[in-house]
Amino acid sequence: MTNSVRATLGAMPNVQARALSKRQQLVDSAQSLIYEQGVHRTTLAEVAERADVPVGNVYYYFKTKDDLVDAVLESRAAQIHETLEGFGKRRTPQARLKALAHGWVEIAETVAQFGCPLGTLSSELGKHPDDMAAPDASVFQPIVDWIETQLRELGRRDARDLAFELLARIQGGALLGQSFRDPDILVRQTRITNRWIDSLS
Amino acid sequence: MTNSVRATLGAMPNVQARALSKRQQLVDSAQSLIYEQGVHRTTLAEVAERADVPVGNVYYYFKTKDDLVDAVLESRAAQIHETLEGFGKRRTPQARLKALAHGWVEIAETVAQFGCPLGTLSSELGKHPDDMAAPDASVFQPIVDWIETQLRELGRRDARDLAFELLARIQGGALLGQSFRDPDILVRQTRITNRWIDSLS
DNA sequence: GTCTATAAGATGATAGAC
DNA sequence: GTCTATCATCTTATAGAC
Repeated sequence: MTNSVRATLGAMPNVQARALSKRQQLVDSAQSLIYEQGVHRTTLAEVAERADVPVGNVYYYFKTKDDLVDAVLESRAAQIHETLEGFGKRRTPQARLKALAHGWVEIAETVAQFGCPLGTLSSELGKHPDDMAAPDASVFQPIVDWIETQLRELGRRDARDLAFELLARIQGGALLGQSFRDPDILVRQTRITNRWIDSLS
Repeated sequence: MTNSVRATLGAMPNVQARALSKRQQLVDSAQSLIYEQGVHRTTLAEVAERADVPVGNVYYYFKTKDDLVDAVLESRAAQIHETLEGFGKRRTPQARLKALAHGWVEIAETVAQFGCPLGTLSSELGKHPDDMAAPDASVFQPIVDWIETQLRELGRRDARDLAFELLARIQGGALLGQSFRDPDILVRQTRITNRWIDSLS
């Protein structure tokens, strides 16, 4: 990492090497609060407080609350990209797909409390009129594409449908796990899903 | 049905035979608005307007907004009960399970816009602190139980896990259908699910 | 029972000092 | 760049007339 100026997504102040930039602090704070409470129940006052930033100062970094939510979405997209890239180390497509599914099992306890971080966000924003014209901006788009790639490598012609099937199993399991406040539901469904992955030629 | 006084859930004004009671109008209005916008983005002013009732009058029927949301949940529970009972006409367990799955396909277009009426409600309320101590109050509880009953009739020992698997497929398909704004995703996943139902001995 | 008026508080957003 | 003070609006909820 050099000290030279780097291109960053959107307007961003000079990055501090010592600590997270205040902008990033605000995005992180908003991301966790939105996950725990949802977008609309989360106020800018709460976001600012958790980020240790004065309320009015939020508007120096984000023109509106919507802009802050957009920044959270970008942050989630970056995390997804990193995570998927990390699975590349696995040797076989099956191992990579199981690693993906295991990601949710690792956070099963949290999922039982607040739901899937991606699923609940997508569900809430999906009702927003602003979101109505953004079909391929889904947080799941890169994940479905990545699953489809693995399945094609397995020689499956129906890779697209199977990709949706795999993600639907995970998301459905996460939703029911949250609804029943039982992490075991997600764990057991993932076990079933793993057997299903093995059954794919 | 007699004219005698009947026990009803909660305080309820005299039921008018000619038209829906104002209370019911408010519940219906709240239910549709909550489905379209979510609980927290829906204001009492909107609910009152759609129900053609003055804003302040809402508080005659419901002490707080939470009480109105509770009434919506009760209404949903009643709808679920009715719907499941309607499937009883089908001869075989498989036919009954397919009828259940078909229920979502019938509203696939709406699901692509606003998500599953039950799934999105559960997802949003699941983040609510008030809901934290209500594991078996899930809107999905009666549905899972009903599916389990059908599967037991098929002689399946693993009926509980399979019940969650079936509902997870549907809910996952609905969530992805909404996320991608594509009803076809839910339709295709249901097709796969129907074959899966047939494969159950 | 039904409605109007309004209180009380929260929230997104702005102006301007430092 | 950072912070304080504050506005304007929205939203839940109440009081009280009819």
